[in-house]
Amino acid sequence: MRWSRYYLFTTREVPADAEIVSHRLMIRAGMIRKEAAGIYSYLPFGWRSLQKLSAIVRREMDAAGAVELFMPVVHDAELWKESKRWQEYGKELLRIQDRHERDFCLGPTHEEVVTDIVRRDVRSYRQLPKNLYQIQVKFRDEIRPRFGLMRGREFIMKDAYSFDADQAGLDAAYDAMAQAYERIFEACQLDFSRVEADTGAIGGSSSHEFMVLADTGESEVVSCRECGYGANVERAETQPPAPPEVQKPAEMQEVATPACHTVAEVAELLGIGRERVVKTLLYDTPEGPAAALIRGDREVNPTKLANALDVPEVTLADETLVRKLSGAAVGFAGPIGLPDSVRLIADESVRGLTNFACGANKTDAHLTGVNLGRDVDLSEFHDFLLVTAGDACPRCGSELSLSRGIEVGHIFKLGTKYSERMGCTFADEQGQDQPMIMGCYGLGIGRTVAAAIEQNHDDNGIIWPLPLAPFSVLVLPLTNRDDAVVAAAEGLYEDLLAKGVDVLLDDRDERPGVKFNDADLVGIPVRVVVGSKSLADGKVELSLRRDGEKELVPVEGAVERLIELAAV
RNA sequence: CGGGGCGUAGCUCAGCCUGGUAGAGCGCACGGUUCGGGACCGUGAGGCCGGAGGUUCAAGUCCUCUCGCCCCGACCA
Repeated sequence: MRWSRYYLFTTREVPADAEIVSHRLMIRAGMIRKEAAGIYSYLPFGWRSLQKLSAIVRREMDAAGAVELFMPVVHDAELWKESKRWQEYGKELLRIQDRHERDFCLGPTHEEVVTDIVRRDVRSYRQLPKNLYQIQVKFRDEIRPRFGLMRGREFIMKDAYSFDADQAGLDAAYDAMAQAYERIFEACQLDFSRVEADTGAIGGSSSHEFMVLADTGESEVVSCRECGYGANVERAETQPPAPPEVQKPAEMQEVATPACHTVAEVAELLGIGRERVVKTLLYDTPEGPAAALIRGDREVNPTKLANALDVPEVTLADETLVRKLSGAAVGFAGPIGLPDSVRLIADESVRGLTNFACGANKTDAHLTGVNLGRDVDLSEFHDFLLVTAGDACPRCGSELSLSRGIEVGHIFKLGTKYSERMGCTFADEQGQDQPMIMGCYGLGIGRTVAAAIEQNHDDNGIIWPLPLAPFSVLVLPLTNRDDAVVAAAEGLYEDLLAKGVDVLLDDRDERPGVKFNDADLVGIPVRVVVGSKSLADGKVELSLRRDGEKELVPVEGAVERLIELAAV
């Protein structure tokens, strides 16, 4: 491609709203253009990169036995009513009507459509398993789109759906997808990690996320260097912290703790460690109020708490509700004397505590010398501890560390949630109808490209991993006024094209400085500079964007050397 | 949805407080000088000051409404 005829316009300045480096660089390198909040055009240079990734994804999906199809963007509401998600999905589902005022929505994900397809075709266990995938536009009306392609409303995703006759089949399909994902992200040369994840609204029994590690990531990841355990912090477990020394039961007493609203203040006033205070957090849930008890030096993980309570979500009670339930100001709630309507649940960290302090459900008062069993009867213990760095790995006990990641893939074992609701069944060996067992496997195409830039850039611009680079080689003649330079550059360009190399020739009539800066910005991995001086010696200058080290080679052998450098 | 901010040239922004002829830099066009890391000089084109209403002799500027965008928070396959 000749730059002069291509559609690639770089900019020096960026809109002030571009916050993170991948967003800035994608705009400056002419890859994307914002059309509305969270909605982008993919300009030719950016689209090439998405196409490179898509090709890798297709290759690995096909190799893993998935079959490509293409489903609609606009979905009939009837399907979504069948799966009950017309009501459940909430405002992220963009609903529209046609001229006859029939309800439709823009597909945020395709379980409904794919299940509808499969239930019409597949009748027998003999026809299973099946795995269908597409690379398609999704629309989710996110509350707050941000960071360019990281969190858009309209975005491109690869989504695959597996259908199996039994759990073993699902397990195999899931493993095959997980391995395909590993190969895809390895092929993209990304530093990533596969972690356990919460299943969230999608439901199902098991789920993993693929995280590209980057400080700008929106997700927090817990990992163990020793045994390889990894999990989204929402899901992460740890071994319960060791309880403090067991003491002889003391008498329970009410003590005045004026204006002590936090555990730290209470602990200091009482002259005890925070681990001897029990924090009582009141939550509102769709099933009624709940009181969550946790050791004073630790924090609650709301996702784990919701799972432990078996409710879709929990919301920390506001001041009014706290007063109503505990009869006291915020900061003085305790497990003793709460109304019966409040469900009591304790984190494992509370087990084994002796002579602890807790709120007295009375403003400016706490109880001390409280003991389980004698003073308060707790029957429900669960793990809803928020893991922090340094906690013990649940598998091997080593120290866990915390890092940030960009969620580029998410795979789920769905089970029969959709097949049951939508009647997607098959006849088993006994001729009995059974719901198919499903899995779904998402991979953000645009987000992965953005993540690659987050991980591969410097102050001057993008440093493309070769497999995702829009072009592999940039031919950069320093001037258009020296016929020898032009001829040599044209020659290299034509030869590389003939060899099937993705090559861009910067034939613009620009000064060298402009060309060099643009070359760094757009980040093409292999560069060959053709200048009058070196050409007088019959040489051209090769370099890699990644390290910038220059190598002078004779013009004659340059093409072979370039092909070598551009080999993925 | 709560809190905060911003809409002026293609882009980045000043001008608004204190109403009185629409500005700068970059980019673009033309001419000249330059030419291995975003050159310089000159000339020029380019604006419904997001939209609607109001106050006023007069509104980019003040008031009301509205639309859009961004940030923080809650939320999230």
